[in-house]
Amino acid sequence: MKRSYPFDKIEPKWQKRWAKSKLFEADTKSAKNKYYCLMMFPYPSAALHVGHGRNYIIGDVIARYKMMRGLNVLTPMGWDAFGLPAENAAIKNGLHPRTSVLANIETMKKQLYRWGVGYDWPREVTSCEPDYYKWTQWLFLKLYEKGLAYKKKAAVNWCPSCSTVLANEQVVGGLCERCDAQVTQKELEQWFFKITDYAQRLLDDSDKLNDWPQRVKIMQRNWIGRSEGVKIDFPIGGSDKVLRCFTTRTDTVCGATFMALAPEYSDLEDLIKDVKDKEKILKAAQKMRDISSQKRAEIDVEKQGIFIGKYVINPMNGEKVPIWVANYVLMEYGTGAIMAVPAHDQRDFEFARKYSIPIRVVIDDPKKHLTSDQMPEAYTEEGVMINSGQFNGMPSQEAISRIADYMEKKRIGKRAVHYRLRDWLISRQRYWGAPIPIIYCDRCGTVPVPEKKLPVLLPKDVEFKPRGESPLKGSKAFIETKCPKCKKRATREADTMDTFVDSSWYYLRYISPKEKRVPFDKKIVNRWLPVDQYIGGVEHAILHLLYSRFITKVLKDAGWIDFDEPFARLFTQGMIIKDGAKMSKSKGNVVSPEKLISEYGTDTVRLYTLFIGPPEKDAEWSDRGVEGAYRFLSRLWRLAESYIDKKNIDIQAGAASKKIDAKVIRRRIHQTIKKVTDDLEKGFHFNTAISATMELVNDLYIFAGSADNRDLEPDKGKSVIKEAIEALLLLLAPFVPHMVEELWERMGHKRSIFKETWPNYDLDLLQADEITIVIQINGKVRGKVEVPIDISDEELRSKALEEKAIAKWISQSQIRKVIIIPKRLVNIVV
RNA sequence: GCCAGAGUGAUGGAACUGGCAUACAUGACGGUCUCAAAAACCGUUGUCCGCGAGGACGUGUGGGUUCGAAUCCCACCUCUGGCACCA
Repeated sequence: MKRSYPFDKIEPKWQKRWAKSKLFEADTKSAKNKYYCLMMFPYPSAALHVGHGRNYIIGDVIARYKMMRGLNVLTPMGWDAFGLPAENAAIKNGLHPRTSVLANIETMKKQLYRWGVGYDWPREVTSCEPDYYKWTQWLFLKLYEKGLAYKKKAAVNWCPSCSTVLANEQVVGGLCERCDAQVTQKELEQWFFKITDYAQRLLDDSDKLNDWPQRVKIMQRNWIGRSEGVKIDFPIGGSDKVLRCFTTRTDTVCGATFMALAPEYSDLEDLIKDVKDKEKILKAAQKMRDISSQKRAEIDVEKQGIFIGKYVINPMNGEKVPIWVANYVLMEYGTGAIMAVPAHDQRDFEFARKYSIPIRVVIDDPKKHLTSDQMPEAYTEEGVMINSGQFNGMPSQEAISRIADYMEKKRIGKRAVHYRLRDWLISRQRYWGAPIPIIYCDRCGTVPVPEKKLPVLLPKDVEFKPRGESPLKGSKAFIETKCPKCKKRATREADTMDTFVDSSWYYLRYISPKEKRVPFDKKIVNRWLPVDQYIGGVEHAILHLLYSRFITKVLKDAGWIDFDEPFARLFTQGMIIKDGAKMSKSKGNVVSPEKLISEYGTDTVRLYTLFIGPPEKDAEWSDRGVEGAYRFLSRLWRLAESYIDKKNIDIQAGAASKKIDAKVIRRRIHQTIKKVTDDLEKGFHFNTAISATMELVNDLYIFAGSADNRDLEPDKGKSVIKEAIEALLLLLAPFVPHMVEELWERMGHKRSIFKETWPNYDLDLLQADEITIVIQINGKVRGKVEVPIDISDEELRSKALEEKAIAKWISQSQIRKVIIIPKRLVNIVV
């Protein structure tokens, strides 16, 4: 393809200049007009493709735009460098993870530079370097001090392929988030962060995040999964023990015809110690556990259970209710025991039908009386209470709280709230992560590493291939240490931390990345945070964003920061799709930016990426579209060049079939400024902003070809051409910064266009003297009429009725009504 | 199953608060320039009927509200994402 403008010379020139002039280096001493623009820091796993580029380009557009609006912009960048992908890649290539990570960082940095995206590089942070992970370990110690980091033995998610445990959030549909292997359960002693203590606050504060996408907030709320209900104690017959259950459906309590325990129920053995069939029951429960752990992810697993020979008394009606073990009851939620109401819960219904347990209706369908033996399925809607003693006749919705009141009064039960959210499992049996700063001493027990002794360095010479055990156990020099308390021999914790711990606080480190004594400068952090604009992929809607919110709240409570939400505004961009699939190396549909950049230039690739569609939506990449972007930039270049050389627009333009004069151009300039500004202020509507500038360029081409293409009075400084070109350059500056800088300089300006202020529009110039009014008959467009802007409704009405095209429609019928919408249309109803 | 979001030309997409549906771009077709091609520039391009003027239809489907609906309401279909035996 023939090059029509020298982007290959221009782009490196300006990239060098921006670096030299430190355009993107913020001064954080003053937080006046601060604007913290943050992109989720990337994983340095491989070279970036155009899909990744979208994220950085969007961020760069915002940063440059805000700069031109006179804000003090901070845009740092760093690397989320610990973690499995780096380690797995390293194992495959036989390289140490650090070597491969640092090499990837170099490649990616070069790519970012070539894209012309600007960052405050002196603030760069790399999470796998000791000067960073020292503070990740510090963060662990703070949580430990507050009792928010604890160790417990529990059934945890185990990925056999990665040979490590996973957090609940990292198990997707029963599969490992990273490698798609089937996750199994394993009993292990592991470190957890007590995120459940913050469940309510995380939920409540999500309401305050007005500038977050609704769907991200909804996803977080669902994940936290709050439900309100009542804890009920059912006395166990023939003992002084009770069986505690949690239910949200207190209205159905009189319909409980059996109780169900999870197969893992901890007190099961104790409960049935005097039962004859004890062994048989325990065996059956064990069998259910084995099957359920693997099949739990599958839908419609056959209900299974066994009666344990014991009964409880329903405190509401004194009835004797049998206790069963059932495979569908979860140990992790509620108390691991439920009251089962087959008439009004589909799972209980299926179970009761299978084992011929009675079904009793306690909520009747107001539309059709229910009979338990004729029900095809459970009735889960609202209705009228029956078979419930004093509550009969009450709407079930009302009974929920009335029965709860009654239970609290009679001390049968107590209101309680449960969450789906589990504590955050942070131990990993892998090499490439920050070591957990804990020492085990035979005499002193679990001892945290003193802050002064941080960082606990990750040893370099370790066989890091996973074997199901922490690789650090293989390093004697690391494991064997002295107890900080008694100074006797002790051993170190060999697990490393989940990388989501690293990324849960990095936005704070950017503020003072070189700080040696503290993780961040409190004063400056409090002035610069929360982040004004956070940009990243929606795949982090739960994991990273929830963890970061949690850590922020912990640090606030510990007095380290003054704010309790880290990110004021969040933008989640869509993916770039190629051939119907997400770009990935394994699918072989990756579009590499390098080739496109050498062929068309960075500005073209940027412009196309932004023009492809609304940035929050997924978009299909098309190489053809790139050419369109290039064509537009070439048109703009020729336009500006002709003005610079000849002080006119002397370009190849067609015959004057359409006419535009200087006055109209003037109006279009100001309309374009308004449109682009509104698009950027209201949201990230880059695609429509760009199309507005395209329209202005098209108009200038028409103007050039018009018979009356005289400029205003250039000699008196009233050149409309100059005004148009300069407005276009300013408006396009955030999108195509290199070309625009070059033309701005050639137009005779001395300083960078990013030091200029964003253009303002003149309200008086926006409106034309004459406007087109649409004339409708019965809501269908039948004609148009040109009228002065300030025409009265009366005049407009008669003008519309006189219109030739309209006459034939109204001559035969009677006019019933004329609706006039000023400045828009006239609708004649006949 | 539950909770979100989306469905508009051949394609990506536009349409502010209900007021000219399809801006902008891509593709296609025709033309100018050229020995030729590329580039550039100009024109046409929702579907159907009609030589034409013009008309009918048209924003997933069916209904409704309204002078007027892509936009609001009801029902349904399809796709995408999240959650899923959560008591």
